[in-house]
Amino acid sequence: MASHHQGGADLLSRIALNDNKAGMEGLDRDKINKIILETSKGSKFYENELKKEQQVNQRIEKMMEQKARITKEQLKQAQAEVDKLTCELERSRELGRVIVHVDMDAFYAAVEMRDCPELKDKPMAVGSMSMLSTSNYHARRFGVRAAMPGFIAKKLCPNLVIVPTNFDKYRAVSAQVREIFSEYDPHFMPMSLDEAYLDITEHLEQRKHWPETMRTYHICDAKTGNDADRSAAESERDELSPVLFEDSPSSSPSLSGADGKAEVFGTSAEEAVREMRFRIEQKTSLTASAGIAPNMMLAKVCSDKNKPNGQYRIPPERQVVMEFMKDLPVRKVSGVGKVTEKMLAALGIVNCDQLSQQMALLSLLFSGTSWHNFLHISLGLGSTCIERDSERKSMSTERTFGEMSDAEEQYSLCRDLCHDLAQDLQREGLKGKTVTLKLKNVKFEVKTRAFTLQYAVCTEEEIFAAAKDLLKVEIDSVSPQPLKLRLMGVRVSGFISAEDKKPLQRSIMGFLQKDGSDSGSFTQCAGSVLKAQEDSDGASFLKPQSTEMKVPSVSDLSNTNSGTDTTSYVNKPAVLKPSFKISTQVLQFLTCPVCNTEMKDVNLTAFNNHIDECLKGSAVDNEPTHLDAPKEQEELNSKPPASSSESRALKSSSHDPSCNEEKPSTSISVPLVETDEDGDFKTPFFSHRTKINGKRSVISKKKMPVCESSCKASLTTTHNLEAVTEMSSDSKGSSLTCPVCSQPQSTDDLALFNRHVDMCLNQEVLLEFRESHPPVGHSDEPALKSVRGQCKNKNNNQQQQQKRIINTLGSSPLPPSKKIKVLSTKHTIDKFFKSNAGQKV
DNA sequence: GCCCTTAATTGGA
DNA sequence: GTGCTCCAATTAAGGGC
Repeated sequence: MASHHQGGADLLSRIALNDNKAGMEGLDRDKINKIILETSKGSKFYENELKKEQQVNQRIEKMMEQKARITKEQLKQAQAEVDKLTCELERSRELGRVIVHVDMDAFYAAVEMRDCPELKDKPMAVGSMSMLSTSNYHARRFGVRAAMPGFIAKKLCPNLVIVPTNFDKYRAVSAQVREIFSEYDPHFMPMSLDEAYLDITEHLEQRKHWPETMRTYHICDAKTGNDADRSAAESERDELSPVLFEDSPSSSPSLSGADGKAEVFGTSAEEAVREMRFRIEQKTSLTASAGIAPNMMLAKVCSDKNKPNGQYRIPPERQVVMEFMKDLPVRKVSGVGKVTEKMLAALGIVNCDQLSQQMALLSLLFSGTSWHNFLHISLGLGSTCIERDSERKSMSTERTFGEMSDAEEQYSLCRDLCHDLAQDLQREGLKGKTVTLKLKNVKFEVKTRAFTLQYAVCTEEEIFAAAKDLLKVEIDSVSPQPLKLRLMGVRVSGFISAEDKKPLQRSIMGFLQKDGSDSGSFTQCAGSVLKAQEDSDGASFLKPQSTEMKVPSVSDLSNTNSGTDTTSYVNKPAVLKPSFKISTQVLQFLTCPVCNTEMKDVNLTAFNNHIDECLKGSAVDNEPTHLDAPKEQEELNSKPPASSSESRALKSSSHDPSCNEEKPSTSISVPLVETDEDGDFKTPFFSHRTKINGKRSVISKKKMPVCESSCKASLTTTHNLEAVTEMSSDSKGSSLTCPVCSQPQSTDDLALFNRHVDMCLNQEVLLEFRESHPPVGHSDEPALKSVRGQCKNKNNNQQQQQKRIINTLGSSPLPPSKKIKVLSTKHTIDKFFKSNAGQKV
């Protein structure tokens, strides 16, 4: 019944104008929707939206059926539960914090208008013909808003000026604004370039005692700003604000007075926030809106209330909070989107009062987490502690393009994406085990396909090895028809945590960095290795690396993934060995990477012997080796077209991040402190505050299964390699006998030989470990099998192998102790425009 | 059949 | 001519016991 209420328009709720935005009240919706509809109709996008809409309608139907089956008894019981929980929540209601949400008004558009006066009185938007990110208030009167494609906006407003994004500029302005934020709350939480939460409780406490002089701000503040910007901005400000925001109250009333040179702000929360907005306007010539409330949920709603260029406060009184919530449409609450809105509307719920009334029903129709969230909302509860985002859980890149049906082209694009993603991952020093491929066909249908590897990856080759297999399955599944794509994306997730990385890395890094210097020394080491090796015996074993290793072919990688040639990328003795060598020159004393004992004045042989002993004793506790190959996909491993792999190989050689002297330093030393490209998190230290209420449910992560954490005996046979390599060096080029398996190796390549020995050693250690540690489950079986297989398998590809070795070296992360937690922000629009800036679809 | 894990999808910002 | 990135929650499916 309710679902028919809106009649035909109901079918179009996804396409129709979303006027849930400041500056869009009282528009002629029907007229605007008609234009949007006419422009969209018949397109593939439209068809897909219709389909999705119908899916939602089906969900609603199901829900209504379920509702019809609910008995009075059930409802009564549900109500009891709701009441009980309500009581508990009420008891723990926290009103003591003063939370502020600040939001710049039409941010990107405002920046562009500030810098280009001709735009001031025109309807304009920032973005492109395919997508807009912001519009000014002028344009909003036409129904033009963010997240609307430019070509539709043009239909709504033919005179609309579309300005391309200037991301650097927004970032710079954002940095200026954040400087001000940090004065009110050093731990403020940026949500995007134009938005942040602050907890000003402490600030207000101090502010009470401040003399007036500390609360006085002058109107001409040329010192802090950019002088050039300033003069222009100053002269424009008086005109700018009225044009932008016709009837809005000014953040600084005395500003308009010609003689007002300074303004004194009070000590209340309102005054502090007004002061903050005043300073933002002085510094950037842009206005901001703010909400002040006892929690984040309310503050966010409040900042929208008097937008633009206004603020609103909910005082910390339960009664007032409840009063405020009563009439609030649920859609205004962050987290309630158009689907939830529609589902609730079907139950007759539009505002929060109704939400509250129907809570028992909701508890029977929605999941626990969902209705708990509804309950929090209806009670006006939210998080009272500003916490920076936690560690990121995934990283991805995706691209939209014109229809692409050629498989070769698709593989090539996939590789490009992997390349970009690898760079991003390495910039942050991340490695993940799950690779996900995302595809959107020309009908706008989205598919994701994931594959979890046995080891964490971060290089282009490793990611592509998995991604291309996923792609192949999809291509084959529609063959002989081609896949007609309009978007492809690659994501890496399942990052190995600091915990998991710890054991080995701490010891090795500790060993390499005994002098206490930071990661730079490791880089230096790596560089020195190359150099020293060339100097000492210009022949060898590193030399081929610098030339050939850069060009692994796709087929090599496909081997990698098929389980025929996969070994640990992580503990690469062949790499560590030379590093050790150099280290002894650089560092005065040595630390055993296994037991952490410091050893002074020992020669390498003695040191190696020590490690040998140590390793025998404590191999179990060390880092996983992931000897196991990724799941077999034999039949999937056919090669992508040669031409594509070749062309890409060339590209990859020219800027592979891991095979030159400079890049490793990027992945080691840059990542964790102040890298953020978006200008975020310049402040490396954040204090932790406990959440009191309104917190999100956190599902505690399970520890690694037994097989993961224990069966990867440390196959860090680094030390033994010393001997092996030396031997190899002596007999370079001739036929070699493996010191482990005693089999002659018909290769004249030292690196390859080293690799063989490496594997043999790994097998030895594993077998030894297995004998002394009866299996807990059978989970370590595959690993064992795989090692055995590897030892027999001799069709290794030396280029790839060497490449991996270097990759390993290049991407070794910092020891955990040196790490500053990486915290992520999600700049949704920001990221989009950054990556989209250079390309036209 | 339950518990756990992974994969895939969805909704939201 | 309708975007990019990330997260949390939900659902589906498969393996182990």
